[in-house]
This record gives sequence, C-alpha cells and structure tokens, in this order.
Amino acid sequence: MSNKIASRSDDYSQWYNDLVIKGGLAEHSSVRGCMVIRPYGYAIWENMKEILDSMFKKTGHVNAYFPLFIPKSFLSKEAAHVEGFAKECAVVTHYRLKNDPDGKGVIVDPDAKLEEELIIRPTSETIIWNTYKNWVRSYRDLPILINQWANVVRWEMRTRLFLRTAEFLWQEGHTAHATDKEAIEEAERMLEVYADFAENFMALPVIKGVKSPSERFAGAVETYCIEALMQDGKALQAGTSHFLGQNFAKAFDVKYASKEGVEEYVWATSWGVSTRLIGALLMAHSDDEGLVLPPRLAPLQVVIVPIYRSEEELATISAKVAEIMASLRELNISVKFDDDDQSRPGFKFAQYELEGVPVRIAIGPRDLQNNVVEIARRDTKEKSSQSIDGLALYIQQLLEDIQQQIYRKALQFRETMSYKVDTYEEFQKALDEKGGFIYAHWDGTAETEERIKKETKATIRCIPLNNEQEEGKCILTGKPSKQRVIFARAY
RNA sequence: CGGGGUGUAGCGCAGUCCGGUUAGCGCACCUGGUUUGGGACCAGGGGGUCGCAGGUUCGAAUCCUGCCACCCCGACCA
Repeated sequence: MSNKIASRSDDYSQWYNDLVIKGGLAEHSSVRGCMVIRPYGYAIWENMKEILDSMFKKTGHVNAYFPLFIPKSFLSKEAAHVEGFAKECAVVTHYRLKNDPDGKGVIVDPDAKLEEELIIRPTSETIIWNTYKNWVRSYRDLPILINQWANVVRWEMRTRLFLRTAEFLWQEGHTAHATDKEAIEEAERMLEVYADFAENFMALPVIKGVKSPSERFAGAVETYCIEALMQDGKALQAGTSHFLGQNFAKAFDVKYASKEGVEEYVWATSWGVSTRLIGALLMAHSDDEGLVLPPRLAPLQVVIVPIYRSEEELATISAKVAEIMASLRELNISVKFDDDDQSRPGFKFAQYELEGVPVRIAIGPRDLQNNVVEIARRDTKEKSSQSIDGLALYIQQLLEDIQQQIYRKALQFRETMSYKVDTYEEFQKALDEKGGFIYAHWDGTAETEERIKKETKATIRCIPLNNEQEEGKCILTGKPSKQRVIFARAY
C-alpha cells in the first residue's frame, strides 16, 4: 500500500522522513532548506508551546518580542559569538526591487543598497542585549526574566525535517541578573524545566549535563544541556541553557548601580528549545507502523471508529458514541468520531496508527449487544474489550498508563544502550557495532576531544551533572582522569 | 563545498544500456454496482510540454553537450 512507511532497520533516514511526511506533520518546502509544517505537526508544537509557556510563567518569566533583523555591527560585538554564527547567516543587503529593464521579471534595485546590512537573526542575544542596555540602570531593574517565541534562520549546509531546517521555530529566554550566582541558578533552573518537560510530557528520558568547552554555545561561559538517545543509537541535543557570564553585558555595555552605589556589569543567561523537539519525539518513540505520540502531547488522544453495515446500525452506534464522547470530554480527553463512510474500518485503523493516536475505540453491533467496545492502544498494539460503563475513567487511566509506558520503554532502551568502556579499541568497536551513550574517561583536553571526533565521529555529548567521580585513564592518551564523560555519535 | 544517486500523471515506479507503432504499471482520482470486525472488489473512465535548453537523426524518454532541482553520505550545526 502506498501509505506504508519504510522500516527502521532497512533505512533509518527513510523511515524518519516517512514518519514526518506520511504522518502528515510536515513536508519539504520549495524554499531551500525550509519546511512547511502542516496542521497536524503544528498542533503538536502548539501543545508543546502551551505547556512550556506555563512552565516559564511559573518560574517568573514573561514574554516579549524583539526584531527579526539584526544590524551586522551588533553581531560582531561579541567575538566568540560572531565567530560561532558567521558561517550560517542570511543577510539582507537591499530594500527594493524593480522591473528588469532587459526583460521579464524583477531584479534587485542596485540603488537600494542598505548602508548597513541586516542579519536575519540566527539567535537574538545581540539585539536583546542592545535593548537591555537601555532598560538597566540600577539593581532595582534586575532581574530581567524574558522569553520570546520566534523564528530564527541558520543557513545550514544540510537540512533534515524538524531536526535541522534553515528556518525554525523556537523559544529563547534571555535573562539579566545582578550576580553570577543568581544567573547560574537561573541557567540551572531552566535546564530543570526542560528536563521536566522532556521526561514528563514528551516521555523522553534525558541526561542533564554540561558541554565540554569546545561544544559550548558561542559566547557562553557554561552550556547546560539535555541529551536524549534515538532508536538508531545516535544522540540528540534536546535543549540548552547557557550561563553567559558578563560577556554580553560587556559587549553591549550593560551596567547597573549596586546597592552600594558601585557600577557593575550584569550577568546573563539564555536558553532555548526548538521545533527539533518534534523530531526527537518522533525518532524516540515511533515504530514501523508510524508515529507513537505520548498522550500528553498528542493532538488527538482518542479516535472512535464505527463498524456498521446499514444506516440504522450507524445511527444506533452514533447515539451510543455521543454519550461516550461527552463523558470523555468531561475529563478533558480529546476525541474524534470518524464516521466517514468513504473509507473502511481497516483503512482507518492503519491510518490512525500511522498518525500515532494513542487510543482507538472500535464499536460495532456485536459490541453494542454486549455493552462493550474494543480498545486498542497504539504503543503496544494490544486490544481489549471494555465495558461501556465507566469507560471514560478507564480511558483516562489508560492514557496515563500509555504515557508512562512510552517513557519506560525509552528509558529501558537508553539503559541497554549506555555502557562503560575503558580502552580505545573497545570504544571504536562499541561505536560501530552498537552506538548509544558511551561512558569513558577523557583527559579533559580539547585536543583529545578533537582527535576522537575526527577518528570516530563521536563527540562528548555532555559531562553529567553531579557526575560520579572515579579515578581512571583517558581512553585515547592514557592520561589520568577523574570522571567518565558521555560520548556518542549525534545528530 | 566534496562523493554517490534520482528526475517519466497527484504519489511510488518500469521503460533509457541496445533510438522505431498510440509512453506503460501500481496507488490515488471520477462514474456505476456490490461491500464494510485490519489498508475492499468488479466494470468503465479521465489525467503526461518524459526536469530545462541546445545538438545528432527520417525518427529521441532513450544518444551527445550544457544547465537546473531534489535526495543520501561527509564537513557544519538546535
């Protein structure tokens, strides 16, 4: 059948593309490296946004909006920052078109050249800190705890739906604080928020940690991250939170007068997650039948498929279904009754499995007679017969079970794919044969990290927070090491 | 930007090596009928500048030259 998707084991990339496209989430755009997010995919993003937004508000943040365009000079004020982003910026050089004097169409009007080029934001630190300069005078103005929901553009060489597109949607928090302690606490707090969201809503187990210096965000003093493991054994960075020190305050001259009347530079953080989370969600849980969406983020939690021969049967079923739907909605469970007579039940079953609807209810004359329905759960594909009495409560519990089960399965997978190695040979062999999170000793130098990356394509995903301290020897150089770090090949 | 691949109906493909009737198949679509508890069946029907531009030839989807687009693997990255 044409809607079938590729198998994970045959071609992981094709499988992933099929999930996104045939699952109805998004498609390639005719614009280079961009994607169109279709309503079903956007609904997942909206669910994510709503939950994250309320988490941000509970931690004292408010939303604001800053410009899409960044003057080139802003970007260059922080040396490490510009170096990190310079290679992937889209640049606006003109502000007008005109008719082509030599023929058809329009050309860029050479007379409309901008004095200073505008960069389409790859991230907003610079334009925001240029603004914060005007907002901060005294310690009383601090902290500033702002988030923005926005699109950003990074001109990546190679793109992948959701995981890396030229334009993507995200949120970026940008905070300013009076002390380094406060800023570090903020960066760590937001990392916790992300981990909470990933584990409890996306059902995605993550490792919290800090990046090695060479993997840090451009301009950060410390980069905190959550790392998740995909089903092909590759790691995916799911969210980052940065302690920016006083780098941006110094670059944009943002100072405040302290209680003691002394002028001080402020301390900063920034943190963000993007539509990449949708890619993570898909790759972590889905199977060869299609998407598996955790109930807490699924746009549709329950679908009801009627099975009938005659109009009379459909009418009887519909009446019963109306009662069931009302009771489900009372419990805030989203439900759809698919009484479309253009496709048959079997087709609908397959289609909703492809779309990852967590629970499917089938109801036909046989069920009605016995006052039951057939319940199928997407994650395990188990089917059972359930009494219509008390059905809503049963389904509420079932959705919760599915949420937990998806998480447990992903966690178990990660556990079996996490292991320690002590020699470089073991390390290389493990990478090639298994992948996953490899805990190994590292001498702490950028040179070693770089060599390992070159030779094996594996990077240090993170140094876990509260990492167990243990004497050992670097797998590459044999130099002494005090802790294991997590290596993996990554997206 | 390097290596590989693909471009033929809305989607997926065959045909290209070795030029030759009217360019074919599956899915989807339209009409009618029978069906409906895991991707229905039968009959009929519509839909194509064969990626673009040149060239060779009596004749080009097929051969030659140039260009374009997309995908995959690298390098880069959320």
